[in-house]
Amino acid sequence: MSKIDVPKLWATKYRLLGQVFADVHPAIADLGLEMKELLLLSEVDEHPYPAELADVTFMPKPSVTLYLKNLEAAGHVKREIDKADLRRHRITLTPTGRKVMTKGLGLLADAFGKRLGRLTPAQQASLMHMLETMVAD
Amino acid sequence: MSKIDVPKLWATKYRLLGQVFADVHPAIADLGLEMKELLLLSEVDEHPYPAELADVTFMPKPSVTLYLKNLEAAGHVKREIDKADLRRHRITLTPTGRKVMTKGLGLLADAFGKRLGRLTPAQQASLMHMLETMVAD
DNA sequence: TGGAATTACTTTAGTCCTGAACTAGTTCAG
DNA sequence: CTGAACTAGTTCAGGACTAAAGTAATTCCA
Repeated sequence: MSKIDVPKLWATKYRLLGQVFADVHPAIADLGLEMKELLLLSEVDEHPYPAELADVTFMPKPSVTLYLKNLEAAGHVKREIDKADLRRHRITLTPTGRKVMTKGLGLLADAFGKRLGRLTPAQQASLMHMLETMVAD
Repeated sequence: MSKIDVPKLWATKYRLLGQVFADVHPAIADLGLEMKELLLLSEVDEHPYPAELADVTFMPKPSVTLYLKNLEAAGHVKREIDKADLRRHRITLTPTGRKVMTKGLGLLADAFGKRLGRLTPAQQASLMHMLETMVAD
């Protein structure tokens, strides 16, 4: 059984991400969103604090500050002081923010799904499972 | 049969890439390389022209120009006029460039392999196959 | 209790990256 | 054989991004 070529696997993964990114970028831009802003929006429900968002998205905190500022100005998120810890800002999606996020994720799903659709449903499930195994921690 | 959550699959993929990146970045920096420079080095054998490199790595051409300039200054690549088409620059790895690339890819393989190792060899092969299916074209 | 250490987030300042315009060389139609 | 259209690669100005320093609130412990 042949040993797998790890750098090649890596490069393939990287490339796939790049392809989908290139496919979807213009449509996202039409929504008035940067890809990174969409990424943030999509994580706000689960991680409603800037520091957590920076952590989970691998962005530096200053970038999160900047993008949240834009998102807030665009009316996509609301920011309030956390009752439990007055240092923290609790971020929540506004209704329009949620709408835009849904639309954006839909576009992403279309672009990615186009490629994902080349796999059988069983393969898709298996892929998801493998990625979750690898990403854990 | 449950429909798969495409945005979540995407996010997981994105996250995995980010994790490995974060793991390996310091060691690559110790080699005196940027991640993107390593990416270029790894593609030079197969795509020895700047335009192709830009295409295959999804970098803008000016960035390729810049990184190649650095790599050349560091003695990792050599640049010469292509005999067949005098507009083109043919890029080749120098011996030290090849050594650095091998080392860098090894580091990447270690970091990625650490997570990949959580899968069985059969799963790894299957993952590679699925990614290749999706990335085709 | 109070000030040293820690945590959350922002500001600033400077680096890095890239879109747009450009130069060099090639191809090809007339 | 020439000039219009094309392709390869570079330059440069300006904007995007982030490292470092700063501010504000909290926690810890002597």
